[in-house]
Amino acid sequence: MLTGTQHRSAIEARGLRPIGELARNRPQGDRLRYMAGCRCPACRGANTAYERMRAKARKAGEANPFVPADAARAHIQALAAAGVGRRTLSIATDITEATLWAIKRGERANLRRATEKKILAMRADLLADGALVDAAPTWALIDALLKAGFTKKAIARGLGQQGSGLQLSRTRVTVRNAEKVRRLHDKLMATAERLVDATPSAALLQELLDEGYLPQRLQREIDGLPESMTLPKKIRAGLADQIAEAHRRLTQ
DNA sequence: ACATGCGATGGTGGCGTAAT
DNA sequence: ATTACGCCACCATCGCATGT
Repeated sequence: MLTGTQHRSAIEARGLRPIGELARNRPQGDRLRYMAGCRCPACRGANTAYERMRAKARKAGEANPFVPADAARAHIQALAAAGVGRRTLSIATDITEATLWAIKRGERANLRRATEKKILAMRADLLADGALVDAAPTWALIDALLKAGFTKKAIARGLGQQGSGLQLSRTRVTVRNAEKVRRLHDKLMATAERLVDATPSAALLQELLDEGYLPQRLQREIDGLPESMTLPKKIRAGLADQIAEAHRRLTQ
């Protein structure tokens, strides 16, 4: 164990203000003054009271010891990969950015148990609205919408964008916009307006014709069926559903 | 203009534990 | 039980770059 003098010089070597200087502004009976070397009854009592309080807390299982930072670091890195940055984490956990940064970089070998608990409790779905995430999943959803027959203009309108084109970066998008696209995708793909492959519907239609059902009869059963009885490569989902329903009804 | 991520610096004092 | 102290987590604040 270092002597008091060695302790002081070690602190000064780290560029910190000497304990004596810090204690100078403290009133008599402050633990900091005790730490600076004052052994008057008041300061000695302050230190004893503090130690008693800590011992009691430790006995009650409220100790907050240092634990290895490995788990916290891995969790921060996983969150970062998911787009949760240090600032968002800092706000959500009440841990300063600098601390989170040091843990992530491996500059902290250990951290307090309470701090680790806060970090591990964080989930990737707590992303800030403005955080930037990989745009690939968002564009995959947009491509699916385009494939289903929805125009870029219609998609832009659905997202609340006024311009003629679709204003979204190909590389990174905000969490807010990614979520908007996801909701729009789910909404539009659930509508009867989306286009689907007509092959299964054409097969069902042919089966009905082979059974002897006349085109006029089928047109009465199915709204929007072409008079020619030939379907384009893609048809509205609503029409496909009607064909499937009519087939089920007429063949059971 | 605003929000966010990244990176850095200087400073404070809470904590566990060895010694008594 | 009390005294004493070394360790280092944690804080405050800044600047810069980038995307929306």
